[in-house]
Amino acid sequence: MGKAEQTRSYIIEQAAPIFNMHGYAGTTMSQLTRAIKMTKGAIYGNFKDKDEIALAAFDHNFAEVSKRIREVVRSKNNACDKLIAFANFYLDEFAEISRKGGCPILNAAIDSDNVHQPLKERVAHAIEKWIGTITQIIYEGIKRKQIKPNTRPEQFASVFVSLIEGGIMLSKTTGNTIHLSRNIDHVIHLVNAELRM
Amino acid sequence: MGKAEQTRSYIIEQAAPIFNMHGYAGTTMSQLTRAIKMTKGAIYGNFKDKDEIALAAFDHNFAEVSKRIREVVRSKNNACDKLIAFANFYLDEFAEISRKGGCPILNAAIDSDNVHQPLKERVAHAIEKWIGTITQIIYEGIKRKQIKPNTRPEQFASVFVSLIEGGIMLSKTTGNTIHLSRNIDHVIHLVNAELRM
DNA sequence: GACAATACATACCCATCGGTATATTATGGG
DNA sequence: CCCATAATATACCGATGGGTATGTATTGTC
Repeated sequence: MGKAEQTRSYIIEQAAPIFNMHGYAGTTMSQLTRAIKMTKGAIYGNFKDKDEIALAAFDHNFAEVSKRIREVVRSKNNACDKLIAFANFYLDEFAEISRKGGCPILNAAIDSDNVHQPLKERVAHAIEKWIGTITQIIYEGIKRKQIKPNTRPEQFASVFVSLIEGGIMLSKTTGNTIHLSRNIDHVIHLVNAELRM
Repeated sequence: MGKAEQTRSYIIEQAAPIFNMHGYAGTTMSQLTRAIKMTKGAIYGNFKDKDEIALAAFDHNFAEVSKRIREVVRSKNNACDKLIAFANFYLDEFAEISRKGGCPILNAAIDSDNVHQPLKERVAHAIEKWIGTITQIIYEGIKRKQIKPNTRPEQFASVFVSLIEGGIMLSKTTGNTIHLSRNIDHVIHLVNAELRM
């Protein structure tokens, strides 16, 4: 990795939580230079414009959480346990996720809506990938006789993602973890009562 | 209602969807003057600053949706039917809500987080009121023997709200109503299978 | 270790930001 | 119908927005 690429990565890393916390419009180049501890020259030498940084920041945020989730999911063998581990990840990491400004997908989804089409498209992509992961786990589970064959994977996936994102929103805004906690409880209940064979 | 109050209401009405679509930081006074078709003089004659308009706009958005939901809920007698009508309202009105920039609570929650404490507090209040409404309906239902007494109202309320808000987020971002539709299906299933006596 | 080439810093651009002081126009009570 | 007052418009403010032209430092290469 050359010097420029190194700097580019560094800038993205530092910019990512700023964008996640303040949103696209709410993030200024001055905030970025402060966080990055470099001047505009350095930033604009590595990025075309604010848009390019914002998109790269989202990709970074999404890639990071994706990677960690993949690890959690891989650590379990049974499909039901994978789903439960996935859900519990968000509960366990809630404090840490909050510290970085909340779930990047949720934030970018709301932030980009009606405002920033390219970012919105990336978020849509990320959501579809996430939904895809959940359905994939369920299809695998059905094939391996771990999950009841009458389960509707896509149906469950929408509910699963919504409970996590909705729970984060409620808990982050009210300052009370209980909402997310209740939702994860419900997800686990669903997995054990309706999916597990 | 005097002339000033009339204008104040008019400004709030016109500003509300703008703030809901573009967020606090993303909304400029120029956008507002264009939408309102009045000059800054008129706006600053009626409001102290941008903050005051934003807060009033959120209150307006929340009051409007609250009013419509109250009507829908009151139209049913059975507690379970109230919950189902409540959920279906969001599905039926999804297109209209989208047109106005999405759910004000969800938008303001994400928008205000890490950025605008006063607005965040109002959103927290709105959420607690919403959760309170749901739990109230369930407690009433239990008392009237319409809902199973072992139901946990607060637990259900968090799940209920999350499924609606999460569904709106997913459907609005991906441009596919199916996510919200699946979530509402799940809510109805829960009501009929786990709550209804 | 000289020297292109790359990487970063400085200084500045205009547009627009939220906000205000003042001028103008409506409005309604006497 | 006048006139004080309230309501809106106009013209402007300093600060900051994103972005750039150009200067300086740092880097790898021979």
